[in-house]
Amino acid sequence: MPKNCNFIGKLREVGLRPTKQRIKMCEVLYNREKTFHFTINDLVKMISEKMNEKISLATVYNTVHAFEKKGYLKEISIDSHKSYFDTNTSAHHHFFDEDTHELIDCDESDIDKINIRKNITGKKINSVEVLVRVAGDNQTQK
Amino acid sequence: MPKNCNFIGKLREVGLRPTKQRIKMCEVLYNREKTFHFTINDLVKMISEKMNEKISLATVYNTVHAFEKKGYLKEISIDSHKSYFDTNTSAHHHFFDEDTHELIDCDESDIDKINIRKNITGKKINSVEVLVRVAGDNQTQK
DNA sequence: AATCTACATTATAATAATTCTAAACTATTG
DNA sequence: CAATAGTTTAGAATTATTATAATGTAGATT
Repeated sequence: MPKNCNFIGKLREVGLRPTKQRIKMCEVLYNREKTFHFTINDLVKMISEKMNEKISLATVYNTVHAFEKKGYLKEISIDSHKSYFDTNTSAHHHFFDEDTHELIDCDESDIDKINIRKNITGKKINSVEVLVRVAGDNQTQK
Repeated sequence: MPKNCNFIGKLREVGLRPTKQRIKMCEVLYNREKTFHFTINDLVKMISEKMNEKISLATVYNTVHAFEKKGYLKEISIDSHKSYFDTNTSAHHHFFDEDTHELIDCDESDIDKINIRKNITGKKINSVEVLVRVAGDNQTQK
């Protein structure tokens, strides 16, 4: 996804019709300096705050999933209760702050390359992701 | 959790009352050679098949969470739709077969030790876990 | 530019997973 | 063996997500 605009073209390129809602969502997600993490709920709030028109919850789900399928978003599973999505679709690892429930990207340099010595026979490795759970020094768990 | 029996004592040790249901659940989960993974649904089925008495779904949830809190079970997040639990509570990594949705433990030797070079300030690392997603060579995603 | 068609959006209903509730039950303590 | 604090239970409630079916719209065709 580009740093700035021409979302219409980008959507068309991957075969998604550039509807008003999809363009709006692109603006909210990608017109910013840094990539970020969000839940569907976060996104609904962000859109309804930034925009003056309503957007249906179903549309947000549909569109997020459409974007995910096309590689514009990545889903991250940390918590069985929440689905997080990441606008950073490149392979990278995460810290998860168990106090604040905040998800933080690792820089490339934060974690050495993972060496997988063995694989499941007949299978191809699709991804290797590390999750580092952290918390304040006092209370350990949620 | 022990290889065999005295679940009553073990439950008492951590301050859980050894009720009929909890002892049954221990038997189903820990009277076996190898550790394994399950969802709440799997477990309900297993219990209702192995036992002749009914167990309430709520009890299974309560008991699984009680066991988790006491370190008898570990939750694994892979899929936002399903909660997996693991009777292997030691630190270890996983393969996840995206074709079959099967979760497979990594042996200690399968993955080199992960080296975390940087951490979030003021936080302690609670766990470092790797998830290796694999799939058949043909179709890549679900 | 009007029409057509396939795809999108929408509000709402349906489903699924999990948690809550409050009444009945039971393991432990005294 | 009575008291009580923790447990189980069925079912209701809640939450997240997906399905439905009617309406709307983008893009191609005239």
